[in-house]
Amino acid sequence: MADGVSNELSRIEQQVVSLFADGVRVGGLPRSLGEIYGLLFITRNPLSLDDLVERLEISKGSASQGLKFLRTLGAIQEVDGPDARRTFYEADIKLKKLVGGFIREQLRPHLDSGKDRLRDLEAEVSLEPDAGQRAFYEERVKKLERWLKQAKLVLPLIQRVLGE
Amino acid sequence: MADGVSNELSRIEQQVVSLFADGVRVGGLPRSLGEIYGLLFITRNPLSLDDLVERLEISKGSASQGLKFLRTLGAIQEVDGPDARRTFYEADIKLKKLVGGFIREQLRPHLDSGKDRLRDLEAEVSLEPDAGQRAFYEERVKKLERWLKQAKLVLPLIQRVLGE
DNA sequence: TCTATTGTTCAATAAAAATTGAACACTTCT
DNA sequence: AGAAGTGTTCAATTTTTATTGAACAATAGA
Repeated sequence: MADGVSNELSRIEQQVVSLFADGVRVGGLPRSLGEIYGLLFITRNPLSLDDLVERLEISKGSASQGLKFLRTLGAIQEVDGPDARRTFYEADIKLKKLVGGFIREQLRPHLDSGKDRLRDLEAEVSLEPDAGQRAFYEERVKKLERWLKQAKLVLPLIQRVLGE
Repeated sequence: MADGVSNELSRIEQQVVSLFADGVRVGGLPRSLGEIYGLLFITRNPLSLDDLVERLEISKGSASQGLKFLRTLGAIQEVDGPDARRTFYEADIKLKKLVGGFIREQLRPHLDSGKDRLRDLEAEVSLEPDAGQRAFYEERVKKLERWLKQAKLVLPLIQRVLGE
């Protein structure tokens, strides 16, 4: 199996890979991530980094970074494979896991930094000399704080609903 | 008021504009959209396209496209302003409206096209000759269908929770 | 009707993001 | 220790996406 002939994706694999590639883009994630997860999702046996490079025709760098991110999401798992030397992966197909990872790694950090920035904003607002203007600003800041609170309320709810 | 001197953003305005500019990026939306909405959000009186161009230092094209998108989301509203000739806008500050618009315009279309593509995939799977392999594919397709159903279930729930 | 002004569209350009691939570190085998 | 294999990092490059601005359509005023 050492020849370079490229072991192309079947039609089914292509469709699934492309489905996930498009899917991840709604969350602003790079296409290659979706491709990697998609191929793992539709492949019975675990795949190694080199398998992904060869079958998806992506670089080692992309595959490495993609796997790293999917690992931090908890969307894939290391498993034993035919070659003890390499690391093999399979998809974790629990939606809860995927969404949970996305919330934890992508959404929460934004909400947290948003909270800090709102604190700064509040300080700035208190410096506004015009009382009427200041009242307006205070109202808007309060609105933003309420939004943040609602967001933090809704996330656990989503996770609970996806608890299978 | 016909001079070109540029009516710079105050510190508060800057902070809010930048907060929204970063915020919209989690949904994969362009920065300028967030800037426009942010400035409308933190400004007491309605603003026209030219106000946005001047204060945010963006092109007429960007402002026009940004307003168009925000209008389709339902995130802003046309209101009467000082000059009867121009159109003025103010921010709609109901979170439900924003999230609802995002779901309707960005998420739903993806889910709908996903459903179509799953139908195609199912057809392809039925052609797989190897029975064991086919069973695996069928299982995965079923999993995807379940995901889609859960997504459709969760979206109205989110909207309900944000119903103030 | 002719001129002003407002706002849209879209091809060209600029900016941002993703991808590559070569250099490197680490591990394992001989 | 040396050679070969595996995976990571990151600067350079490619690709994608956002933005610009000039041409245009539409409306209103003179």
